[in-house]
Amino acid sequence: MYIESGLNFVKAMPSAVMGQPVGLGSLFTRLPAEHLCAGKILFMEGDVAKSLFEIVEGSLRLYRILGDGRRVITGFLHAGDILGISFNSHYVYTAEAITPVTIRRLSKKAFEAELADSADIRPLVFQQMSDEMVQAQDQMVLLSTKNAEERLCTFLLKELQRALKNGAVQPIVQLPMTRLDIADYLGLTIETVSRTVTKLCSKGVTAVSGRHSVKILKRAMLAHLAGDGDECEEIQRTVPAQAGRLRH
Amino acid sequence: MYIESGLNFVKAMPSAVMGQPVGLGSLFTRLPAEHLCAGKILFMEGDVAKSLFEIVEGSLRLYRILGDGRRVITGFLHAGDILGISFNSHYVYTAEAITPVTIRRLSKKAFEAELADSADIRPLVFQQMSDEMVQAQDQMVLLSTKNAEERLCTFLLKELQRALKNGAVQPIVQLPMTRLDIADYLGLTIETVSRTVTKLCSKGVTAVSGRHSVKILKRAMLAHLAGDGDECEEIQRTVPAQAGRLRH
DNA sequence: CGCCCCCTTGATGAGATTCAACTCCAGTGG
DNA sequence: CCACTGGAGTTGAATCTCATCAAGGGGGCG
Repeated sequence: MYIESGLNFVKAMPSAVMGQPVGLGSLFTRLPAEHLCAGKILFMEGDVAKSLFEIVEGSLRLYRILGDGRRVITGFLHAGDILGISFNSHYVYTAEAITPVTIRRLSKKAFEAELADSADIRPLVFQQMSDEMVQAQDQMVLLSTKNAEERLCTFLLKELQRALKNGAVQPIVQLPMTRLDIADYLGLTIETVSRTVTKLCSKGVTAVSGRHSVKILKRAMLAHLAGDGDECEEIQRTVPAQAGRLRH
Repeated sequence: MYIESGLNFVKAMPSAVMGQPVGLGSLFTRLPAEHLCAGKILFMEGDVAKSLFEIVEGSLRLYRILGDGRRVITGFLHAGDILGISFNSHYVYTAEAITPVTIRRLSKKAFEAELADSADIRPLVFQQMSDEMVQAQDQMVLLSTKNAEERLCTFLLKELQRALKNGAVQPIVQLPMTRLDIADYLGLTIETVSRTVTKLCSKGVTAVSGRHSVKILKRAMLAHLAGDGDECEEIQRTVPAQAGRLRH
């Protein structure tokens, strides 16, 4: 039941039906906006962590580069998300603009002062971090057990849920990132992503229009192919122990 | 550079050379010990999260069960680790004893009261959560890019570092969990784990004695096979952008 | 218009899973 | 004391999914 998409963030306005943000986004309201061009790096893995950011507009990818040059994308961020909450001295991943991006920047010092002073925001921060952890575990489940089709369907479904939550009426998903980004996020190759998209379209589950837009034609089918089943609950509560086995 | 092993915990005594715990473990010092037999479940995914736990003795596995019965182990916990810090109302994974386990239990209510009252422990909690997040991302990297040998070597190396940190003099790793546990943790099958262990032994990198003990004969070789390279840094700082591609 | 990058599609191969048989060991009970 | 049993682990052979290598399409932007 975790319908947020991407890692390392929560919505800035968890319950703001309209108007003022009521969540962590409130920390940023008075701050000036900054702009980044597509492809620009906001911060790099290893940099001293001096700031937190609210994404006002646009999308970013978060990734780590391995010694041999492989890249792992740990999440995508979109408008309303908050980025950089951490109590490590250095960033552990790189944040890079996918599209032109508008952000607001809050110094870590100011954030920590706020955290010490204002008891109100602490629960929000804890909640944010807990949510990120749940996201991370969902991604671990995806990476350790799901096949290519399940991975892509899970991804599309999550993006669809985000779109609908943000007020979309059409079941259309915008994918600002490239196929390579998706591949590096899902632990696949670009070719496999491409083939799997093609397969979903030929099954009538989805239809692409242009490179960065996918229409979901059969949502129930997509959810089924995503493989989460009921994700536990009833069945498991009656048969707790053994488990394990059963293919990967 | 993250030498802790397992997810969802930090050492209870990060800098306690001897004697009193100085970290989050201090929250538990006055609490009575409880015991669990091997195989007993401490709490289940979906249960209302009422408590936090300190592991005094023994080992646990944390896992989620998927709709189709597949199991994903998200981490192992050992003596000194702390478990259950979350701000979700329900546990998102199951915790089960691998060996006989001794724990101390702190009610979530008491914990949150402490958190509100005592400014001293808040940084420790934030740090714990940040560390867990780093662990989770390391695991994502492992699952999305590493092959069977790299996964197993990474796992053994981490366990070795934990053993040495805890005062072990011999380079011997105790593995209380079964091969199936390891497989479900590394996203492999039990057969692949078994074959890979055999291969490492025949290479002279390791030697097994019994089912639950592995001696590391060539640590440098093990680290090399773990595949983390230098895990970024120098090279990456000079060639930031493009990346991607380069096998999985 | 033409170039470049992104994406798609095809052919092939490697690594992991699957299925199956067998070994080893611990615990049980005769 | 030893045979029996069942769970855990190992090993082998066949299969399959996805990565890799290679070539070709197509859209956007100069």
